[in-house]
Amino acid sequence: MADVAREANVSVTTVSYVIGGRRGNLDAARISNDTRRRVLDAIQTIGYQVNEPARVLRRRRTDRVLLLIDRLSSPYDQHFATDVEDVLNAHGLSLSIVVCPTLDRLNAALDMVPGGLADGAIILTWSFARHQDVLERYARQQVPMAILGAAQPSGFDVVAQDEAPALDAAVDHIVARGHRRIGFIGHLPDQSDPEFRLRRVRARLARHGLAIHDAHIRTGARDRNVAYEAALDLMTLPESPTAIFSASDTGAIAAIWAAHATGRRVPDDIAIVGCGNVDEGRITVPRLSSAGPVSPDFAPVAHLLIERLREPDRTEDRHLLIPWEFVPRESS
Amino acid sequence: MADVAREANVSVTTVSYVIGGRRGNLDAARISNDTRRRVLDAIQTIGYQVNEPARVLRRRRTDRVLLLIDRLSSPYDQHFATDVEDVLNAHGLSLSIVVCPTLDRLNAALDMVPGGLADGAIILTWSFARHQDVLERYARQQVPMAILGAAQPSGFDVVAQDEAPALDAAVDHIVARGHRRIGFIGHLPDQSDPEFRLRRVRARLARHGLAIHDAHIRTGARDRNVAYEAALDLMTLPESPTAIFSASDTGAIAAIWAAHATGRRVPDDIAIVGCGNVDEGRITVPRLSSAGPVSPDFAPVAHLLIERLREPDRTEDRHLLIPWEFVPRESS
DNA sequence: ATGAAAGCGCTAACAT
DNA sequence: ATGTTAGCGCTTTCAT
Repeated sequence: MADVAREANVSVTTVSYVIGGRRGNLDAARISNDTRRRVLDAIQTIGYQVNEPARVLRRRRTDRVLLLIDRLSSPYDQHFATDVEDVLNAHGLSLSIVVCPTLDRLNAALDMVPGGLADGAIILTWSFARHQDVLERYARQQVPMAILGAAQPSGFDVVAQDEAPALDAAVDHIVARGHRRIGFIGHLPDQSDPEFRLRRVRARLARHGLAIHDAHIRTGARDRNVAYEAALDLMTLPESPTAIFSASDTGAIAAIWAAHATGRRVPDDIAIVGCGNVDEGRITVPRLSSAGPVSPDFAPVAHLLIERLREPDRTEDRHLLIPWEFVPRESS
Repeated sequence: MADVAREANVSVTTVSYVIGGRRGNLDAARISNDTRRRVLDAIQTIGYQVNEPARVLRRRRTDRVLLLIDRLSSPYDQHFATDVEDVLNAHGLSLSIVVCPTLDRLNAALDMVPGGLADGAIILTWSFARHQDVLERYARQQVPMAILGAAQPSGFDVVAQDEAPALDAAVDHIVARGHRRIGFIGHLPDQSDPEFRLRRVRARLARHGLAIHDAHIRTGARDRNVAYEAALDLMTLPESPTAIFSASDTGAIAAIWAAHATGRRVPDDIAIVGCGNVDEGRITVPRLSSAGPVSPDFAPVAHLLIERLREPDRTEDRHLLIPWEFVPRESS
């Protein structure tokens, strides 16, 4: 900066105001157009680059938000990252994604937020929903966080999905189709919360006087190949289910492949229903019935965090509900 | 830090050495075990957190590496991120992922590397291969970078994939199966390099006296739904191809769905071959023939960057070649 | 409309 | 084995 100042024949203060342009017009106005030009030119010729850490150290603000995600695998990752980033960018913030496959990694990342790694964090909690206590510890340390998932720890702004009605509708639909033996492919044991979807499906089935046999429950819905094996397994059981409910569309599509592989017709021999309403479900044969968000728009999560960054003293949490619907197609 | 020092009755230097533990045993040894304990305790009771930006400002090193990726969508993303992160972590480095859907965003991210955002960058260049000039500009600015992709700009360590032999084998295989009209689903025009795969496939076909009809070329191989439409399109052409080659497994699998949807048998009515050798290709019906990496291990890219960070003055570039193979399965 | 200077929290050279 | 101190590059208050 000193070099630029020398080159442009101004003080470092002036350079700072030109490159920073903080506080809107208040301070921008103090620089004459001529001076600004000279500084900008000097920056060009010198090839000056702002030193971020120094700026952050002084400003005590990073203008950066962390997206903490357990793994990159869901068809939503792309949606989510771009939706959130677009909103953040529009507010002068940038996004860094950190993959945290374990609770340790999540802790490590979160630890550094008050230390100036970022101003706040957005967390996709599928795997961490069981660890609300950990998350709440950070909330108490004033780490601004928004969260998307089943968990609703306090101290957070939470975007939850209103899954229940759609799950119920899916169950009703399957039962109405005459199915009595239902299989379930859920998330891995370390993932997701107390398996909300499984609980809900079971509860709804109970209202029809039905139950899911323990032997008909498998895991790994988020991994195509794992879910495929699980589905094969279920289908070749002696008293095999006539319908499979997967906690993820990815797993459901794998199950369709498994049906094809074993010569079973969908939905006649085996009905299949997924969760998520991903686009891919519209190109399978048959097309996938799925309970999922009405539209995959995750921008609200970013808005929640931005609001929280703007009002650091607010104590009450904001909650948002993304509506779900059940979309019956030909796989059930 | 001053608070910790006061609490522990030591100087800030001592605190610094305890939390930093720099230069291995050289400096770690200077702290007695008793002192270390006291400091650690003080840190606990105070709830002290290192201020990253201050540390980075002073150390002139972030111990962080950026992974720049055009979009999260490939089945490799997960592999890539975890492979790279594991290696980096083992060397005391951490990884931040920044999604750069446009060249502008890539520029913005890269601009901040010399400014202290990160020590170096790893770039997945599928979309940016056409912009070698931009990348080389940063290389000249001493941004340590490793790159995975078709492009081989100078100033970089490059991990390239040895695609050619596998692509050739795939073409030979299709031709041997008697196919003469070949369709191609490539990447979007803004993506990938001068379409290396298309060029190579065409060249190899030429050796068999065959050519790809311009009308049989589509794009969007990385997006399942787009590729699905493209495949449908190709299949319903008057003189439709009897084999479809997709530049991505994702697109090839979408093409299999399209075949199912229109009642075509694979491979009898239409043969389908993809690129990437992703796991998902082993659960489709029929299973997908694919040209791709022998094993999806991306750790070498991280090693390359780490070496470069360790030898900042090295000028010559290192090159690594990930071997590819063609795996014929039942889709062709 | 512009400049001088203090200091953000930390590290590391140097001193003891 | 431990302490003193000079900055790292920037922003911002206060002065002019």
